[in-house]
Amino acid sequence: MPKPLRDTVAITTPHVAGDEDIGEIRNIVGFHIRLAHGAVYRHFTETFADLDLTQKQVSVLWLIDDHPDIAQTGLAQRMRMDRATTMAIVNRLEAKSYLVRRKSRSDGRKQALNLTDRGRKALSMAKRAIHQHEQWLKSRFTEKEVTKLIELLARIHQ
Amino acid sequence: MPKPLRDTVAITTPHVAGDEDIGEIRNIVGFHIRLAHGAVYRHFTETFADLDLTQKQVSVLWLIDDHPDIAQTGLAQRMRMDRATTMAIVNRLEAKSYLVRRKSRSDGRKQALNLTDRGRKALSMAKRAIHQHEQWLKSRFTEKEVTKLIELLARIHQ
DNA sequence: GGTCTTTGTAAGTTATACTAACAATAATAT
DNA sequence: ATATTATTGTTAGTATAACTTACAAAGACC
Repeated sequence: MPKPLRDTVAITTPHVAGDEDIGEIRNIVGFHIRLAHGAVYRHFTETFADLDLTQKQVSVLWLIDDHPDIAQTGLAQRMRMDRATTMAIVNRLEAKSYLVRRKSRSDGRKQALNLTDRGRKALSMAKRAIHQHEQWLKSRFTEKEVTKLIELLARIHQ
Repeated sequence: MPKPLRDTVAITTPHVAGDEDIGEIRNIVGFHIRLAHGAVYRHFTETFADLDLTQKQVSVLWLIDDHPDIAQTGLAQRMRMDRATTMAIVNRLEAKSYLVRRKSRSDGRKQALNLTDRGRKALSMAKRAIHQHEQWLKSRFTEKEVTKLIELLARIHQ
């Protein structure tokens, strides 16, 4: 996983006056989504430096906690990932003993995923860090704007 | 670069009823940004399958076109990337003969970046594809909502 | 029973984002 | 003016993640 950025980000990508001048590209919605995603990703990584978990990994832990016995394809659907990518992430979390795979009894092809105690503990710490991260993110918006932003973004990913 | 997704996405990550049930995680802004970014990235890749260019690569071509003689650090600042990542992208575009590096005369440490004719041609085709991609993205919003969305996203990446 | 589909898996490719270390050049301090 | 520090590009190495293709096992369907 990526190591914390901290000072490095500040050094290599300072936000100096004039940065706003990015020409006509500034009217492209996709460009702003990519930049915003990058900023959120970087701050997330900083916040999670000690926990050694990525955004994806936390989301997966969270979803498994919300949906015990979920299969990998279920995860893939909810995360909009393909099976191979899901495998890679589940493998990493299994290697850390945060979850277990058990053959589903209702469908022998499926693996039922569940958190271990370690996984639940990690998720609970992660949720606290997420809250901190969300505060950083939400601090620049009013309550109403947050609701609006979520509504607009949801329309993109359906 | 990633290959086109097309049918694969539809097969492995169908949007079936019930997907909306993602538990309490749905109130996390960061989660929606990541999903929206993923959706945009996938559609972008489909649209650009024939052009063999990624989002980042197009953005870099675009910025160099808007800012002739820009240095790699200048690119890094505007794209919020570090120097090493910028190198990798510039290397790829140079290998395709889309740009040239020339030692800056004002500062011997810097490389002045400029598009070649091939690069300008590729960018011009890319812009047409971007327009198509943006239409897909904007089709779910009113003009006012697009403006609002850009404004909100810009507040995140500053 | 035989065929098709779904699910998990493995192996390989590519893009991206870091880190750390180094050399060349520029800027600054003494 | 010289010595020190900072900036810029560079290379090499690591990790995440998104794909591809191919295959085996299990289920669904005829």
